[in-house]
Amino acid sequence: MNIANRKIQEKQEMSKKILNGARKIFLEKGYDQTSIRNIASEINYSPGTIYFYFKDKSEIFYELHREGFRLLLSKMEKNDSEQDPFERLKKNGQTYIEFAKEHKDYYNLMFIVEESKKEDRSEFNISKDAINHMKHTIEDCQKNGRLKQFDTDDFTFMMISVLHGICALFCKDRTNSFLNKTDEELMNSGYNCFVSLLGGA
Amino acid sequence: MNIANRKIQEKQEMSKKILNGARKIFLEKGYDQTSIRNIASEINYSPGTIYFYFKDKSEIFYELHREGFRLLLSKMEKNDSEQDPFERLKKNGQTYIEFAKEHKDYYNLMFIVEESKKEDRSEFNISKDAINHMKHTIEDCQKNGRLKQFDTDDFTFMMISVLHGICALFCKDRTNSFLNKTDEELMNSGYNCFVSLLGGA
DNA sequence: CAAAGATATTGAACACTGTTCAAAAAAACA
DNA sequence: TGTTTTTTTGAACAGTGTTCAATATCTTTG
Repeated sequence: MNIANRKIQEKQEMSKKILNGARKIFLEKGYDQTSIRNIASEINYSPGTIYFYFKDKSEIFYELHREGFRLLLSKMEKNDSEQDPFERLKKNGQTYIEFAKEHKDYYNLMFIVEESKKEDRSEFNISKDAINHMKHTIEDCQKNGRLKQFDTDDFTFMMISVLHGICALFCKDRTNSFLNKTDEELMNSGYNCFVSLLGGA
Repeated sequence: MNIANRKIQEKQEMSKKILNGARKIFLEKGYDQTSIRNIASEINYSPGTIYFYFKDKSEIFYELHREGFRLLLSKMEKNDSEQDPFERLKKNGQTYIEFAKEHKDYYNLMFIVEESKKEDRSEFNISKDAINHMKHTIEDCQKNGRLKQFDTDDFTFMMISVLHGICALFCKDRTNSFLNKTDEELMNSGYNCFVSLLGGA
């Protein structure tokens, strides 16, 4: 059935069209300020049409949420070529921070929703992929004789906390108390501070 | 003018009444799910009355936001009696994490809004008070010969990032990837992990 | 005490929101 | 061609924050 195939494709294209319109508004205005009517008029369709392709507003949002994590993961995977696991770990941290700087809007979308609300959405394990990528790098470090005094999960959680903390404070503009430096400098030197703590470990 | 004084007091009491109703709903349901009409009916007044005491919804929210930071700061100040600055720093971190565990709802309220939106609201420097309290403890450590290799601001930012990262991941239920431990354990052992990194510094 | 003034409270109204759904339009099939 | 399926529409519903004329309640004045 050729027509059936085309129909499937058309449906995917329409979904993409909606997602493109939604991405523009979500990233520009954030979750609350994005309305179905805004998205619909952005792509010149009526509001009702959106609901033919997506269950509700949050389903559109979750798609973009996944997109953000995929983008982050793909950036981190570019560091896989680095042979030394400890160097790779450091680079992964840097990449994480660079992602948040480049995609502040995505980052805010990625962390405004509680994970609990997604238990039913298996797709949401995408965030776990990023965490596991980090965890494996840390395991490699430990195989290589570094960070051996730490429990892998504990250290992974702590490392991700540092990175998320740095990025979350930046993305929510909570850096006002540190006026001597630009956000850029603060994030970098803050992370370097952490890295130098790892120096001997 | 006795009556004028009473009027002022009555106005304050009404404000508190509104805040009490608002607190209940905000902490229970979060920002979005809290409506002016909900707050009004909680205290048996009409919606319009709220606007006689508060400019808008966000002004009520900001008051509760401040409340959260005051509560956090007061908890940290209880550690001031600790003489050894490094011990004090460690305790402050623990206190921060305990606050988030005890007041998950407050913590979520305290960090959902971008700081930039509050430039006009001088009251919002309350969050800076908590940061400065941390910074002073770190300065004391440095006077005492510890952490001397670090720039004070950099280290403060990094330390707060760790704490905020741990708490933010917990409060948004992003701990699913670490199933071996309860949230409680994960936060504690994650923080201990960081503290042991500080061991030699 | 009664009238005038200030202060506080109300609830209807406005423009918006997410979502549903009968009706209309378009496309596919026979 | 007509019939059936798929897609699109926009009105409708119940909710939102906010405003504001009208009302009610207090306070001061004559």
